[in-house]
Amino acid sequence: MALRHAVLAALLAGDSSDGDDSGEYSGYQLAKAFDIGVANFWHALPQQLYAELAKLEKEGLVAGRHVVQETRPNKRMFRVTRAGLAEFEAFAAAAPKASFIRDDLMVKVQAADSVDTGPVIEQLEEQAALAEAKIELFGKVLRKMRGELDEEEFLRRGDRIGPYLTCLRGLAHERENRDWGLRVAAVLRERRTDEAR
Amino acid sequence: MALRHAVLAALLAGDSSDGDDSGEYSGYQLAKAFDIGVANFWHALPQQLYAELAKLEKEGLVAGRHVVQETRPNKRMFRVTRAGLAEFEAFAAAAPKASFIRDDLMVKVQAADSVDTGPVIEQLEEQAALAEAKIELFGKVLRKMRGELDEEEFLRRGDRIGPYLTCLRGLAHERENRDWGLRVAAVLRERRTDEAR
DNA sequence: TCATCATAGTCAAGAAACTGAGTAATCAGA
DNA sequence: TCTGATTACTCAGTTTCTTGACTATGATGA
Repeated sequence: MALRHAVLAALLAGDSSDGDDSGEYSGYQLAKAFDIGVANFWHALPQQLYAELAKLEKEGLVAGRHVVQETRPNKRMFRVTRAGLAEFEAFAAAAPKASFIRDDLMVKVQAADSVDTGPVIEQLEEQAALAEAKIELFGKVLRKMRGELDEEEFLRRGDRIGPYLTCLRGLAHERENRDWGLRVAAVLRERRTDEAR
Repeated sequence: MALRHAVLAALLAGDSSDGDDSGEYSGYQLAKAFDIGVANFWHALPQQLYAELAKLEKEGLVAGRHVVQETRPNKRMFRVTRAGLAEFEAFAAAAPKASFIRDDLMVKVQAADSVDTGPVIEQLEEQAALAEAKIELFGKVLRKMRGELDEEEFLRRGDRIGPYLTCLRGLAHERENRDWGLRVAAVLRERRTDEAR
């Protein structure tokens, strides 16, 4: 029972970029949100989200309302109930579980001394390129979130700083991803050419 | 089937700090290794490791040998077989799965605008302190791994650079952890005092 | 006009991971 | 001498996650 809190957090922090009432998402929108912002600290597939929303609704932690649409399939919009907020408060006050990571590329690098590093080098460089793209994306997202304020000002007086702060972390993480990837690729490359002599 | 590769990587990169033959670990030692080095990119509990070793042995990817001890309970030492290495090579050459993260604290920060930030601030500061301790630890581990060489030299000519490189990443990650944690704690603290006025 | 993308979901099987407990011996310190 | 830590591992039950479908409709672009 941990995904539930990520879902509640996503709903609570729900953006209002569409002009909709904030804090309300359909399952589909939630899946989108998980793809961009929430992915910085939680990974989940759409099917899981739909399932989790159903569970949360049954327990009264979120409330769904049907929205009939003409040009699009109908949908259900979910918001956090008072009980849901209470549940989240309790979670926020409790000791956090240790964060955890799973990273295929690092597994490969760990064994770099025992395997052919050729493909790994390529993957590292691809990863670095992807990270670079994300860095730019995050830059834009952050600029949009803070509007015309500069970062200091925004963090002091802006509203909705939660997603901003987690996005900052995502940005830092991607920078690290890129830098480490390039560094390791360079090191492994040099050792390959040395080896070949 | 993903833990298996982390286990193989750990065995392949197995340290020889005990003077033992390298690339050989007992389940218990493996669990230790997962606690320190491997934890930088893969999280797993001892029970999972024992189970995975059993599976890997049944499939012939690792081979175990009994070691009778007098002062301690007997144990089984595992090493990667040729088939295991082939399996790992295939994994290393295949496209990596997207890395994934789960972080309770970031979930809490995401919803910072909707909940009481008091406990979260404390947790952030605790986390920063823990990160600081890990930073120092990693510093020592790295120094030990590279011996009397400096980093450049070691990465060019040292053997067993795999664990070193992943440890570098762990170090960078912990620094980021610490810096972000302190920054966010400071921001949230200031907003609380402002709010109280 | 045809294909593909985006919206908006649902379902079920199987793999993987987590929880929590238990066993048993030795050693170090109060 | 008793406690707690360390070594070494096992088992069962449950939850969670992943995989790979499948259903619809409207919009977009070639």
